[in-house]
Amino acid sequence: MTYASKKKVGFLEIKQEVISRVHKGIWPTGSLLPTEKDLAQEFGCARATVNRALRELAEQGLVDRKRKSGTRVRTIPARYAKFEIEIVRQTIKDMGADYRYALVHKSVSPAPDWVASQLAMSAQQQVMHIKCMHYADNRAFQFEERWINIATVPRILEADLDHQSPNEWLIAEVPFSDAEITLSAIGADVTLAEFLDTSPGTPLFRLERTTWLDGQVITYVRMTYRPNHTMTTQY
Amino acid sequence: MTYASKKKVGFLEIKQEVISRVHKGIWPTGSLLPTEKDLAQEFGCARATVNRALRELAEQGLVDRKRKSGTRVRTIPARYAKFEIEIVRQTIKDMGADYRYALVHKSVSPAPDWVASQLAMSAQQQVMHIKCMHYADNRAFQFEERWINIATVPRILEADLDHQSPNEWLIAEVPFSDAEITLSAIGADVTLAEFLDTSPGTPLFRLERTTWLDGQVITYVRMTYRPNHTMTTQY
DNA sequence: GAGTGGTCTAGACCACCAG
DNA sequence: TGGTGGTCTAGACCACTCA
Repeated sequence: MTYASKKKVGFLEIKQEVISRVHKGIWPTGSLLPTEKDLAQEFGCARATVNRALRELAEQGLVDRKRKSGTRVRTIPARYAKFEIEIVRQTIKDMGADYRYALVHKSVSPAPDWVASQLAMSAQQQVMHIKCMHYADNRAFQFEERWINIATVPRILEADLDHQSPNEWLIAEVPFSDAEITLSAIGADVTLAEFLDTSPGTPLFRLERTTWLDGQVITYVRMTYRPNHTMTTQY
Repeated sequence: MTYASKKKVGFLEIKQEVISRVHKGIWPTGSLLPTEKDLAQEFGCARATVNRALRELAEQGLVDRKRKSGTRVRTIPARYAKFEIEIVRQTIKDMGADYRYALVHKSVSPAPDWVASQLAMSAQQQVMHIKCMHYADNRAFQFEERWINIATVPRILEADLDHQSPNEWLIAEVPFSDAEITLSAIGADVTLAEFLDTSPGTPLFRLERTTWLDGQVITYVRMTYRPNHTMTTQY
């Protein structure tokens, strides 16, 4: 049964068919696809329908599109892994465990040089420095150390961080436009070992994040997880 | 100047305006947005234009959309970090370093139980087991250990893996539909320490990936990076 | 200059689901 | 069962870029 004889052809069908033809080698990697107009004719649908299908395939990394040049099968399909940035409370609740938060340290002082550099602020501006713990069923889950640029978030000074984690306060109160995340493996130092109930040198998973609003850094945070923590995603 | 008086309002402008209103609290979290029809009237554009803007904001996690219920601002905006899955050769070249690949071990044998379980295949089916190294400027960069389900990729038996990394061969020859990635921090064992030119116990960043084609596992791979490796992304 | 994708329109019908 | 978003259409004009 040809496409032209079908009642209705949707963009999802077109996506599937394109993927299928690429997989089968009908449209080899690097080759040029027919124009939207031609495909619309073949599939018996409007060009907008083909456009949506191809646009989504381009976002997804299977093809490259350029005006005038046309649509080409990418030599190496771009592949992305999308990790959801969860609130640690949610992560723990999703595990079916009880969540507990504890503020360990809070101070306001001029930024040390390396923090000033990390926050892209001039040295000696005021920053709030926070250390806190997140527990799952009363066992250490994550140690969080954070610096907040007070100039950009002055209201943080009035936040009740004894009972609410800084992350949750910030999410509720401060929108952000950009963020950078870095993942790494580090060895526990004495402090981390103590908080995370392990021994110094133990390999730990760490997530660092810097967030900006309109070019201004809001906060830099380091979250270090208990031993054997993993991050998983499907794509 | 009101929107209705503008010459043309595009979906990007609408996206920006919606984001802005949510940030400003005009549409608080949890609140219901006007219907597409109403917004189209306010912005002086077609409903399809509003639809595209809201659809993309929903994908991006700012709002939830349901038929009949309407469009709602998410209480906690979903945030995702998108990491590009690179070919290690590309990663190294992007660093401006020379890339070198070396095959360390290759064998074909019945799958050990844990591998069979990982590959979701019946025990004792044949698998190819590969160990290889990737170097940047002749210094150890990544140790790769991989198991390939021969039943799903029989042609791997004829691949020249002495000169081409299994990943590059697979990418070129075998499409895949799904993948699962796990990130973790591990301590170097004696073998890893030797290959990655470090000492046992050193914290190392590890990426594991299983890929499927139509429900059949193709391969499971563990890539362990040299000390101090990081993965970074912006969003 | 001309061909391609990018976007928009005005209208239509459909699918889902809360009341 | 009515209101909402989901999708499609047929056409149009625009923007980019290759030759």
